[in-house]
Amino acid sequence: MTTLAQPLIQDKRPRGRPRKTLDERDDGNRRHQLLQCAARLFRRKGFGATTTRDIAAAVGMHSGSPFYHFKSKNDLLYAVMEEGMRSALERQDKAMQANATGRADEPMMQIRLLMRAHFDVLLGPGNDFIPVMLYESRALNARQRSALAALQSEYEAAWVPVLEALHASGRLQTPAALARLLILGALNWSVQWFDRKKAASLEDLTDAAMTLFFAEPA
Amino acid sequence: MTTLAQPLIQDKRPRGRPRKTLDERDDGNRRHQLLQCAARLFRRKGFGATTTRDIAAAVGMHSGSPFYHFKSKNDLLYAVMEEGMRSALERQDKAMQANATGRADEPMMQIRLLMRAHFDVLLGPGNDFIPVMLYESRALNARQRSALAALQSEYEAAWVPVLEALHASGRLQTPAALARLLILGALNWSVQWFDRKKAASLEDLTDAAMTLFFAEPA
DNA sequence: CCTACCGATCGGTAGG
DNA sequence: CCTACCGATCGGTAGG
Repeated sequence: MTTLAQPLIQDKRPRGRPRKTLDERDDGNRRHQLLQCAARLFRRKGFGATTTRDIAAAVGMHSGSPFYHFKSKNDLLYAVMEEGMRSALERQDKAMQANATGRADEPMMQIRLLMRAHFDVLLGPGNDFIPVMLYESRALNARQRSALAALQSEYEAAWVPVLEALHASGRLQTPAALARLLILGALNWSVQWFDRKKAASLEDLTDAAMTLFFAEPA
Repeated sequence: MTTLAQPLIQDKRPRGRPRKTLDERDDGNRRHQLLQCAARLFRRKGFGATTTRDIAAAVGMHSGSPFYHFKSKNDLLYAVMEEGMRSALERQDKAMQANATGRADEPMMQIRLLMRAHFDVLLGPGNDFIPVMLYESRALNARQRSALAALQSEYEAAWVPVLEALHASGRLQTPAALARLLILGALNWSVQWFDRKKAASLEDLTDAAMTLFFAEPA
């Protein structure tokens, strides 16, 4: 029973799965499908327990094909995290710009917008990218890790002046740096328990967090 | 080059590693060493990326020997988490009993003791068990998951009446259930950034958290 | 707990 | 992006 003794077609290809429909035929579309499916699987099963075959099957490819788009499984993981951070930064920027016409200089308003945007990033529909980033960073190599850290610093940089203003005004008694770690932690943990079907809205969640940290929803 | 063509001793055994020193020879001691090393490796590399061979080598066993102590790699993971929860419950109980002679009925004192004990559980030296539990629960099967959930509920049960008392007195404006999730999240996240070599003491950390949530260290 | 091993699977690749 | 495949590794086991 050597491998040479199997000249006929092996039934290893995923059958019955529609491929090459109109909206899939495009260019980098397949790459993004891989990212999306990888994110979902990495989140549900963990990076180590997800095989590249799982991911290939999820988008209707054969087992070797993901490596046409990504050099390695590890590169795919990093791409998921990078994509997550880029869209998080975009959403955060948008939230702060929308505020520019309103009470832009009120720290309580700003911190609320930051928290609300962060809940969006963490819990918005189809957002598996950031949860993967939060729980699978160990699997990155040194170069990937520092590249990701730069994006994370950029993201958290928006929080710093706001928290410092709140601290200076006495509204926040904890030092800004420590407060940022504790507050972001409280929010990040919500990916573990928040249930979009049962729990309150993200707006309610933001109210609750504002009240907990600043004694009023602002 | 079949496997039968290698009659001589294969150099696959870990050499130069001291085995059977005096304090290792005992009974269930080896089992606990496996737990300890597994916890450290699971935390550093993740469950999926840790091999049973890694663990065996870390305690000076050969590759098949961990399975004498644990039925499967998965059982080993669960044992790590269970051990973590049992010691966490023990530490929490001890903290609350020590308080019984003091201002036992003051919620602000009680929540402080709970938070301080929790930081011990999360960040105390050699405590890799709970961090593993926090980040690798996905790998558990349904039965293991529900068994662990029971222990976690028991642990969190101590927080409920305290937070409810604080809410009733107006000291905590967020509903108790939501406050518990947010506060435990803020604390749990500290395993990601706390550095025993650089950061403040656990006592200082507790002060900061108390101030953030309740506007005074109590 | 070691010896010696296996079946299965996995990440990855050459060539088209 | 598929075909066809490989080398390496991994969890696990029988027998002692």
